Order: sequence, then structure tokens, then C-alpha cells
Amino acid sequence: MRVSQDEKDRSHARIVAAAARIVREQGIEGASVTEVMSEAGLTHGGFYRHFADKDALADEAIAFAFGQILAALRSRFEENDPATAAMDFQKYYLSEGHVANPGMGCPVAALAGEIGRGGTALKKTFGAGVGRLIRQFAAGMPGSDAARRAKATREVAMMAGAVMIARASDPDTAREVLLACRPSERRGPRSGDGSAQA
Amino acid sequence: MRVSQDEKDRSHARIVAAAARIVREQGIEGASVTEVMSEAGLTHGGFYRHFADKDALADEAIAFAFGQILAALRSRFEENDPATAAMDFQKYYLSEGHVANPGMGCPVAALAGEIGRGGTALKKTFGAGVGRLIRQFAAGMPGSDAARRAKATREVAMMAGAVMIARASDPDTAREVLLACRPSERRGPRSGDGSAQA
DNA sequence: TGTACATCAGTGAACGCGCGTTCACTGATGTAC
DNA sequence: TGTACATCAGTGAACGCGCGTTCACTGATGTAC
Repeated sequence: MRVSQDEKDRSHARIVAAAARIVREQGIEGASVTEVMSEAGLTHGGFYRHFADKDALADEAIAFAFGQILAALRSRFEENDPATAAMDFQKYYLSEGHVANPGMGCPVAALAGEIGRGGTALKKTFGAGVGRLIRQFAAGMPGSDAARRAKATREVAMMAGAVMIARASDPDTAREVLLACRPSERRGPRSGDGSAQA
Repeated sequence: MRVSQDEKDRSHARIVAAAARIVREQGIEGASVTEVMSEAGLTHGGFYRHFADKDALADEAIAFAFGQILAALRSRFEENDPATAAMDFQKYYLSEGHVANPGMGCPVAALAGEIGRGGTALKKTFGAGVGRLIRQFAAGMPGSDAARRAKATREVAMMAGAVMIARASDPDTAREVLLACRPSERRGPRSGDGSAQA
């Protein structure tokens, strides 16, 4: 039975949101059309009224996931000074909670590997998301614009790498990698919480 | 027709080597038993004389791939002083060549994402490989043992993250990420090749 | 505002395909005597 | 050293399964008059 344009739009949004979660939890290949549609409260047959093919869904889901992580990052910059915002985000990123919950976490850590074997369209969407993430994160780094950008790039690469390695390793290795990469541990594990306040 | 134990061993080695390459190129799921066996000069039916299931092959293939990258790292330590060896390896790791050839490259960058969704056995093998990589790389870092280990962990996470992001991004983003993470670019892109020689 | 009709979102059965795995079979290898 | 026989590496057909995708169908929506 046909449904109003408004309800179609809401269906579309539910499908994309469901896919953004399932894709991060189980990978793009592991997220079947049937499971995503079911999670959105629909049946698989209607899928092609919304997307040309599964790849088109993956593309929208990835963009949506980047939107979520960017919003989480930006909200920290709205509530703190830049250096604190960046450090706070980094602590979340390298937390056990983020490692254990890829479905609501960073799409870089969840999907970089698989997208590396994917098509050009997906890589363009992914690269754009990474760029936006780095630019926002750079606002919390010190130095000139170029230095901040380069430093933010290195930090994002390290954070994503650490979370991917932690998820793919035994618990002991995972713990050690996360610990070594956390900002509070950068200058020796002796001091309580750092030498200066700002 | 039955084949000698010696030839069986050689078949096994060929299967594992083929799998180690294909798995890094196409992912574990993307590496079909038929393709791996064909690459090893055999047909798929004989697979189960060598492995209990596909997961057992993946486990051996991952261990083999870690052996390859570790050998490449160790050979650099045998031919250079530790700091140079580490830097040389890092330059290879962040090169366009490594990014473009995952089949012979680091299993961390190629497989971390997928193994993060895999079983406990695979994670144990992966974590052990990462640990060995970090310990060897730490020999090229300055400071106390603990500091070197932590620094090496951060560097490995950054390198693996950078290569994964580069592979998953459009060419422009890929180039920028690799450039920012290369050791020669760490202190500004002005100077030619560094301030001191050693 | 009502009426007639075209559109199309969503359903559920069906498709072709590639996958991991199983199995009967072959014939050289390895072993017991 | 020879002989008889059990073993088993490798082959290729076959299996069941889940996948992405297609399609005929339903009936509410949107539109033309």
C-alpha cells in the first residue's frame, strides 16, 4: 500500500540510520539488506524504492556516520576551550566504551579497512569525512594553521589505528595499545593529570 | 592420487603463502577457498586435508603475514643503527608503494578492521603479531624501556591508521595523510632532509 | 469540493549466484611382513 | 629386497545456505478535471 511522501522520507531516514549502525558493527558486506530493512521496520522488497543498489545505501550510511561523529566532536568544541575539547574527544575515542561499541562510534575505525577495498564513490565520501574530522580536530592543536592541520592528521591516524588494533587484538594487547595512546599517558605514567592546567 | 609427505608440506606452504597475499588484498571473507587453492596450483576439494575450516587457514595466513613484515623490519635493524632502521621502516610503511600493494604489506593495515569483527583465535594471533612488531620497532626509539615501548606503540598505531585511511580515501586526502605522518615532515616541510645526521 | 485514475511505497515469493563444506573416487605413498 | 595392503593427498561433482536483486501485486496517495 502506497505511503505519503512524508512517511517515505521518514522510512528513508530510518533505513540510513539503521545501516549506519549495522555497517559499523558488522561491516558493509556483513550488513545484509534484509537485516537493515528489518531494523528499520520494513521488509527487504521495498529497498529499491529508496536506493539504486546496496552500494548507494553504504554511501549514505557512511556519510551519516561521519555526521554523527562530527557532531560529537563539535559539541565538545562548543562547551570547552579548543585544547580541552580536543583532549576530551581523544579520551572518548581511546576509551574502552568506544572500542566496545563500534555501532555508535567513529566510521574511520570501523570501516577504513573495508572501504580500502571498495569503489571510488565510497572512498570519496570517506575521504571527505576524514578531512572534515581533521579540520575540526585541528582547532584544538597548537601552532600555525599548517602545523595544526598536520598535527591533527597524525593524531586522528593514531587514534583510529589504536582503536582498530585494540578491537582486533586480545584484551591484554588492546589495553596496552589504548593506554599508550591516551593523552594523559604521553609523558610518563607517574604524574597525576599533567603539569599545567591549560 | 596420494602425494608424499614432503610434497604435502610444500602444498601447505603454498596454500598459506597464497592466502596471506589474497587475504591482505581482498580481506578474509573476500578470499575464497577456491581462489586460494587455485593460486596454490590445487583444486578446492583438497583444502580440508590441510585445514579444519577456512578460519584455520586465516589464522595461519595472518601469522605468516606477520612473519613477513617482521622479517622486513628486522633486516633493517641488522643493516642500520636502530634510529635509522626505525625511520627507514616508517618511510617504507607510509610510502605510496605500500599503500598500493597491500598483498605484500603489513597485515595490521590490511586486516585490523575485519579481525575486529572476528573470533577470539584470530584476535590472539593478531595481537601477538602486533606485540612483536611493537617490541622490534621500540628498539629504534629513544628513552627508557617503558618510554620506548609506549612511543613505538603510538608510532605503529599512527602508521597503520594512516595507511588504512589513505587506502580508504580519495587520492588527495590519501596524499595529505601520508605526507603529514612521514618522519621527514614532522618538523615543518621547509628543511631538506633534517637538521642532524644521526 | 468530488470523482476518476495514475502513481508508487511497501510486501513477500522467487531468481541466480558464489560461498564453505561434504563426499565418492583415484592411485601413489608408506608400512607390515 | 619384494609383496600385499592400508592410508590418504588431491580431484571434481554436489549440497545447502544466504546473499543482492527482481517482480507481480496491493491499496493508499497524489493529481487532473
